[in-house]
Amino acid sequence: MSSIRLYNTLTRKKETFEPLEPNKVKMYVCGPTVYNYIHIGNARAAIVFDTIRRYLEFRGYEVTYVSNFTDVDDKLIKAARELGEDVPTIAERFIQAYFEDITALGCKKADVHPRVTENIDVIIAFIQALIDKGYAYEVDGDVYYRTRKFAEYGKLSHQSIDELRAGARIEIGEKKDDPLDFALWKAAKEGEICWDSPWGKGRPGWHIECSAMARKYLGDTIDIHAGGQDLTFPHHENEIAQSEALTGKPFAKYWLHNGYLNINNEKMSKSLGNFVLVHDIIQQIDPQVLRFFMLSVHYRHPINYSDELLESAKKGLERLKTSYFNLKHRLQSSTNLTDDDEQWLERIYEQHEAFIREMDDDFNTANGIAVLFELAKQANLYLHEKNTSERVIHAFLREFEQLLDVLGITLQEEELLDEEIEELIKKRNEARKNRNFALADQIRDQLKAKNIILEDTPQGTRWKRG
RNA sequence: GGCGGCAUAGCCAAGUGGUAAGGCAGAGGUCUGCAAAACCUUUAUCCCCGGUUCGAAUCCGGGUGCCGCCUCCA
Repeated sequence: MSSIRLYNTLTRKKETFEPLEPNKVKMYVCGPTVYNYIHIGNARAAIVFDTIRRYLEFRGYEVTYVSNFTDVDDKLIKAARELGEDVPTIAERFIQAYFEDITALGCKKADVHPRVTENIDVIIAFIQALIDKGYAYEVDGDVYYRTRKFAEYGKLSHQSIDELRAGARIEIGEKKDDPLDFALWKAAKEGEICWDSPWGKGRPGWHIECSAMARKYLGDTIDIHAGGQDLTFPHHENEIAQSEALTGKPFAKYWLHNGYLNINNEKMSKSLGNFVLVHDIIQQIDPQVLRFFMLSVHYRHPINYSDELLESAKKGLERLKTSYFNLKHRLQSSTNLTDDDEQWLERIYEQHEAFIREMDDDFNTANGIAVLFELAKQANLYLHEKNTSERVIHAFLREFEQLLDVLGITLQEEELLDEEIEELIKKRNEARKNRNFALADQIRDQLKAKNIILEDTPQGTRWKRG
């Protein structure tokens, strides 16, 4: 069996995937700060890493997938103030919305979705241990990480600490020893949500939560740590500094980062007013199409989002769906087996292998999708055959289902037609038999107005919803 | 200033040394009562210049143009 190769940001190389424990994968994906609905950039990360997880499972790994919620931080506090609600209320609302959105996008839930506010004790213990080891210091109720003490700081983003320092600056009100130091614990200001700690009332800084929760749920060293490219620095760099300073062990073996999503070739930003929220967009377009579109580009490359490109993706997905449902229709008129079954089964198996070959290469979903198109082509060719066997049709269907499931796409069964429509189809077929094409076409148009599209085949008339 | 990425047909996009996958769109054809779906055929020498090599979209050097990170951000 071949093995998976994946690009590791840490080494800047494609490496052969070897989990710490045979057949088990510990995977941590940085989750959202729940102060708003997620946007389609967040969606890309969710979809990409869900797909990687699905693929690992498909390849036989037992994956433990952890993804956190940042349910307390500056942005939440700001939102609470603006909305006149408290932080837990807002967080809870957007956590629920998050689940709704990613479920629509075909993402499975993580095995654990830890929240910062439920892990304050673990975080405080982590910080205290860093202070004890001399990697952190307290100033007026804040606690900072002493960056220069961690010799390997910068190894993930491949920057020397001096270069980083040159770009850094100290915000007003911060009391760091060094511009690169970052907050592990922030003292509470008047009226802010807070917890008791050895350093007074306050809340965790952003970076520490992932270190603490990844360790709690997955252990000192995990296999895969993932997130958006923009998290590489400083977030993931800081996580490494915290975790490795504490444990003295590598924090994560493989670091995966997905590329950006642009909208109409522009960066998505509040100031440009081109933020697209998943919650809104899935009212207008099929979330499966959005997912298919996201996977049509390699996950590390930038992707551009526009109505035209989405339309193109929609057509492509429809091609696969059509092929699949046409196979299903043909099932009724197939026999048990035919002479050339083996030959077709072999072709199907070739596509199965091709899919694995492509996906093994750094989760190349673009090529995986290309294999699905080839499968559809083979299926369509098969449907041109005079005689088809149930065995082959089932093999095609199963292959479609299996590979699409890896991509997180499910083909919904069409709802049945009502009696009135069935009657019309029968009536039309009578008319066709009598060569009354005027009536036949009229009925076809009539059904089309009801969004039912008829297609005549040698095996009878099939229908689909438009 | 430091680090990094990208530039492939009308559009999107794979491809990291052996003479350019796939999708969408277009053209022609087959099938069909017509249509639809599908199938077949057809559309590129890979930003520019130079180098390495028997051979490069793929490696090296230079140039041009876009973009990202270095500050909250998937």
